[in-house]
Amino acid sequence: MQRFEEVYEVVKLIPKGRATSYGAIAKYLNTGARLVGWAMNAAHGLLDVPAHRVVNRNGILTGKLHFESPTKMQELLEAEGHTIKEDKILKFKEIYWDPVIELDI
DNA sequence: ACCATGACTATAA
DNA sequence: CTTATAGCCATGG
Repeated sequence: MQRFEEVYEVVKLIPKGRATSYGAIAKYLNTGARLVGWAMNAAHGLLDVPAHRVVNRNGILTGKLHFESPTKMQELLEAEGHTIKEDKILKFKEIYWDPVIELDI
């Protein structure tokens, strides 16, 4: 459980209009990427965790099916200024937010 | 302790 | 594009 807390903290720190990947968070916490996704699943609606800002390394909304509705995640991202095409964030590299760099351990 | 599972990632074919 | 393999780590049976 302690790991989840850290994951939540990092996700909450993601600036609006930015997004990161499971792997980046995993690296920052020095853990596995799958655990991050697992944490998101556990955080599902329980906390104020902007899970929509966390996508896979390609900027694809792999976890959209876990939201209230399959389109909710995309809508939230578009509402923050992102452009979604075929379930993936365009110019993902430009809005990418890496905790390892931004928070600089 | 072992095995299966998963919102992942990397590499290979 | 799809599969397969392997590594990753917490949780549950």
